[in-house]
Amino acid sequence: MTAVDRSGAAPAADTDDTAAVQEKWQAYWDKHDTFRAADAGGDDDRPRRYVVDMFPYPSGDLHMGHAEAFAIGDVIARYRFQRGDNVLHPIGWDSFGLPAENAAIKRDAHPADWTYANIDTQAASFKRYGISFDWSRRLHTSDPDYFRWNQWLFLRFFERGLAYRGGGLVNWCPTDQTVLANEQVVAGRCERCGSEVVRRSLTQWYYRITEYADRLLDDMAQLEGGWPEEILLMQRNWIGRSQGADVHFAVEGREEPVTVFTTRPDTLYGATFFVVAADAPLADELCAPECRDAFDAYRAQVARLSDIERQSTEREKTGVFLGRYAVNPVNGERIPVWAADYVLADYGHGAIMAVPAHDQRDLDFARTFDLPVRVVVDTGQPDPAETGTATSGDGVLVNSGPLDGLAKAEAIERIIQVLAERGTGSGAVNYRLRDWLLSRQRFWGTPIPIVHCEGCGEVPVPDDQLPVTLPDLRGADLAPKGISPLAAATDWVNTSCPRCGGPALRDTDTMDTFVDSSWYFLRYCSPRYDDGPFDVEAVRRWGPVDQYVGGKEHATGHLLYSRFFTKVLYDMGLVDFTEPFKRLLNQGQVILNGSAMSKSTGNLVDLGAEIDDYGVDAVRLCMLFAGPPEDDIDWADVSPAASVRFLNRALRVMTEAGAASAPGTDPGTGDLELRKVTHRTIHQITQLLEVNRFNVAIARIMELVTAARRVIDSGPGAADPAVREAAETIAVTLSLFAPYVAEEGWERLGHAPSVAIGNWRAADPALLVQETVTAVVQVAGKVRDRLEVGPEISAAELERLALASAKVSAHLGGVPPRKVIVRAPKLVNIVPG
RNA sequence: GGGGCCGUAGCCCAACGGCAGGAGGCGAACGGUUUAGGUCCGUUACAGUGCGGGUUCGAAUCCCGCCGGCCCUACCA
Repeated sequence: MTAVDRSGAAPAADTDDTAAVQEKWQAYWDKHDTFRAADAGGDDDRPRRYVVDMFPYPSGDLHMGHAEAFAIGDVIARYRFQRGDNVLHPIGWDSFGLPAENAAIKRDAHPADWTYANIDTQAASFKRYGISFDWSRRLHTSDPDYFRWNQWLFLRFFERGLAYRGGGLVNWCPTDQTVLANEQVVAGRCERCGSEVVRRSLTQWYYRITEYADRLLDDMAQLEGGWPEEILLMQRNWIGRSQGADVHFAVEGREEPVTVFTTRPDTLYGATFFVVAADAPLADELCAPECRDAFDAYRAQVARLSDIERQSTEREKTGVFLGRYAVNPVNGERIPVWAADYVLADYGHGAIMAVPAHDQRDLDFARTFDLPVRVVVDTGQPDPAETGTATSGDGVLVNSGPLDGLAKAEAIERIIQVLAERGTGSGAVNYRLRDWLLSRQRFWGTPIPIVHCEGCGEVPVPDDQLPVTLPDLRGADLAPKGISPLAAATDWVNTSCPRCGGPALRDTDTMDTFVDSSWYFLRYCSPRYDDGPFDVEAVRRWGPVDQYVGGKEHATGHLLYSRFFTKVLYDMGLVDFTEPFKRLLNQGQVILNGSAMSKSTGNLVDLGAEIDDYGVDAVRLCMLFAGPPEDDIDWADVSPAASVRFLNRALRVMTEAGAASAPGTDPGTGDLELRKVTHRTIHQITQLLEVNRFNVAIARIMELVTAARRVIDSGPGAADPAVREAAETIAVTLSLFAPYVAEEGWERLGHAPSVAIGNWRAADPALLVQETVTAVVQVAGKVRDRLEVGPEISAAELERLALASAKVSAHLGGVPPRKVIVRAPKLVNIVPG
């Protein structure tokens, strides 16, 4: 074969060739199971590497967002494959969920039809997209083999008291006709459909994640450095640990005292009234008969408010006096009890002591209803009663009996002591985090494996009767009716009690699909295992996940739940680590013209069409080259066409080198400058990949291609051994980003496939050293001269050379330097006298 | 209201205390190749790092304030 005629069509320039190359290598990878993880222990001493992309929801075909996220995960996995590691890079589908149900209603079909059809579509697209998955481990959470273990885990949680059924106010989405977890409510709206969420009092299943709040906080120390600081911060805020005290207030006419939580027990002497959440049962109970009408009217008014209205901070404070008095435990003072909606029923104890001088919300309320304001911490700022601005800083305690004269921190400590001695309070911690509301009144999910028996109560379904599968409901059967569609499946619901054998009813709710995704990364380690959710030994081998890749929208949902599950499993002795993901990378979004892509506004780029036009490699490459993986990519700013041109250039270098020399040629006699570029490129790319700087790594490959081109055209020519060395390096490094072109080039270089595994090379240190270094000579921080010096030059010698420079003396103007800073061999800075 | 991130050529981005004749790319102009266009090869132009202070021998880089944009959170006592 002779050198390719560059005036003609380049080998992969037209889309037919690109498509043919893609099909060829896709078939090769498929046939040879190139990316299958080796699961044996024993003699395989390669480092194990576990790379997981957040698994997709099967809502139609893959889109641009998937393309970016999975391209990033693929680079990380392929880099490890190239280094010769034993890599586990699995794929699965998060295949339970509401959209399937809605589609089934619309089409009068079963949710599984839509779901599995979409999974097939996405799987085919992933293969076309060239992602290095181990396909043998594929899983779907809607398979009974999978959700069976959701149920098994639920029962273990139940046994440990970590799953419970409880009443309370819950978020209800009127459109989806189901309850939502706190994490699924965004600004008072259903995260999925955007409807305004309303509050309902219902009995629901919960996972007791709050019991793990402290460990979820403390174990973040393990994640520092591996996770984005931003995500850790969001989780910290979400958990929202507050240190303070519980204080018991006697309430006249009530036997039991009412406890309040406060972070400012030091201000106890400044409490001038008492507030109970209007929607809490306590308010109803405490309401005096003469206030009943006013209270009922107020409560009805609050109930009418949507969460959005209620949460508006602009709103005037509202409330109503309950006709009762609470007694301050430290000074016996009677303070009026009010009901108001600015106190939340489900935080703390649903009641507060109001200290208007030192809490803005209490002050706003006091001013609205003309309640007294008493300063108990002198901060040196003006009187809140006058200014309307509460003071919350440090200061000296006043009007506070034994606390007078203490500083804030001392007073907090002291008062907790006093309360404890008298039995009227204690130090306490509260969390913003709520328990995880688990049950959903929908069909396409994991049935909760509990049977309700009149005699025995909540009875777990025995392990050997799992899985509890779904009845065959379809179409209109699934229409939302406020109770789970399962409740209408009489044959399914009616069962016998596992304990007493009497007639009983199945629980008709299904689990939040976040349960499914809280442990799937463990299932991948032994996806067909049927003696438990996973083979403990397999997880010991692979876990925890070395690198997790996914969007930051899961910061306080999925990622928190997965951490919680991992800790529970650790406590059960099933895993030997307490954090599931060592490193986390949050890729940015793919946007268009500055805003999110969306079907409804037509602001959309179709992934399939882009691939048809430019090829998989070019689409992948231009996304990875656009910027750091964490940044958003505006499709208006990227150029897949430019990637096509670059890939053609790269392939041409590989083709020409392949035609001019044979594999195994000793590079030692080749063009030295090109060899240095090659080895410097290897060195730099290796470092860049360790820190996920893919865009810069690609730029380095571009430089190498340009350098090789120069040697071919205007240097020793394509047969030079250094050209082969460069071309092979291009194939190996490019294989992470543009796997099809890399395989094709590798083959044209005369190598047997595949280029993808174990071909990473170390840079030759001898070729990295520079014979001379340019030392910069600054005068007063400005560059005035450059010196070519040896890399080993001593500081003293470099200083001597710098001071001898004519340009330097010109700038010094005869005045002796005051100071000389030498950073051999790169820099000298001379400070004039 | 609270918390966080980010502002470098027309555009995307590098450098993250030590050379901004910017690493790379897009776009632009010009030249070569071509019947022509595209491709391909080559050359050129364009910023001094949002603004104002400070620390330092030296600041795009660290600190403070402001302006602009984005994100999270939102009456959590």
